[in-house]
Amino acid sequence: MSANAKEAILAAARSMAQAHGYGGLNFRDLAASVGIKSASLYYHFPSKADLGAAVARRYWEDTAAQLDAMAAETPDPLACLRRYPEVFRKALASGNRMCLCSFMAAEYDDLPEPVKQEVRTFADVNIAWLARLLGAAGVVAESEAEGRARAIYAAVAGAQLIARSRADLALYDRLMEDYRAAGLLPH
Amino acid sequence: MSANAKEAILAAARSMAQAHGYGGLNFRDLAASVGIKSASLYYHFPSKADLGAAVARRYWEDTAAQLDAMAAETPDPLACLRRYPEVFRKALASGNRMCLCSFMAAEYDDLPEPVKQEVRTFADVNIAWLARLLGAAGVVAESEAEGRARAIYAAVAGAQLIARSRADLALYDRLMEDYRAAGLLPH
DNA sequence: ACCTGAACACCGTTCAAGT
DNA sequence: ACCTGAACACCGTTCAAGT
Repeated sequence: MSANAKEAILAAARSMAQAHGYGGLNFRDLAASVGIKSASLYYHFPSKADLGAAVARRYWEDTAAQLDAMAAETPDPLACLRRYPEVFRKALASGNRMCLCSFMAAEYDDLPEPVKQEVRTFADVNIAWLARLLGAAGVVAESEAEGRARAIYAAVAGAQLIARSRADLALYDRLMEDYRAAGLLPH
Repeated sequence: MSANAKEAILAAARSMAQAHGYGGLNFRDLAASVGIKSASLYYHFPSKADLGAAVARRYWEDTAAQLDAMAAETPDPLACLRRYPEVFRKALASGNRMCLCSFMAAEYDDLPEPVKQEVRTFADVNIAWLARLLGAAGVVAESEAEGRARAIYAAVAGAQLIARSRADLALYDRLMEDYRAAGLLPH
């Protein structure tokens, strides 16, 4: 238990933060969900800022691994690009949660600096992956891959946000169709 | 002051909520910013939920008025559509704030029901306005106006969110360019 | 190493009272 | 009509101390 207590805290904190944000993440509920007292959390993480940074870092690491796995599983870059919305869809399908870093982007002003940094890295990871595949698929000119990658990332994050505010997973799917129809996402 | 105390509270609450969200809006700071004590706020608003709903309602009302003014000022529907990003740009330009209802969309799970309703109405107002102009401009087929309007609204909200997480107004402008290049926003 | 009780500060809220 | 100090119950955080 002691070995994976830290892991259990990270997993529970991630799930709570995806639903309530950094500000809404509370130590008493978090501690209860892993079976310890809130004061005990400070043994594993010196502060909420440290916990938040650790959660956000683990989040983009997991996402990067997930994206790489997808690329390995679907070698055709165009087919793989079409699967990108799956990543953001999963959070909505799991209790109307959202991307941790989208939530934190909203809370940006109130985030400790180390947390801000991890949030930025999450965006970098997504955009770099998209740009690489867009280039490989030849969907856009090499010089436009970065811009298109940025656009896709922002638009998908926005779609998740809007769908969450209706608690409507089908709306997310419709938005992805709308993006395809408009030419933003590849067919 | 007593005559417009309620208005002053609404304005201050809106500004604070655009920076910190509904959860981050606190009665003591809010009261201090309008020069009264937190207990006095309850004379004007029976609860935080009521204040939140009033702020969100006023917010979409103001946005609707702003969009209508823009349509009157720029009668050509295509030219007017091109100006839509201005609305979301303004919040970023004003202290890296964001759309109140985008922030509240993230906080959706923790919102009182009356506040949720106003958040939904904000999206409806934006999408209806966009769909009307898209139809008038003939940018897309009548049958696709609603879908395209949804897509533009979600994408612009997403762009604001991402730009906020970099405190980078130029990134917002670049994203609008990216959307235009991809065909989502009209040239 | 790992955890806890108790104290502290801050939250939304209420209320009796002041002008 | 409009505002206030004081108090309430609650909760995140800190600290000294327990095993």
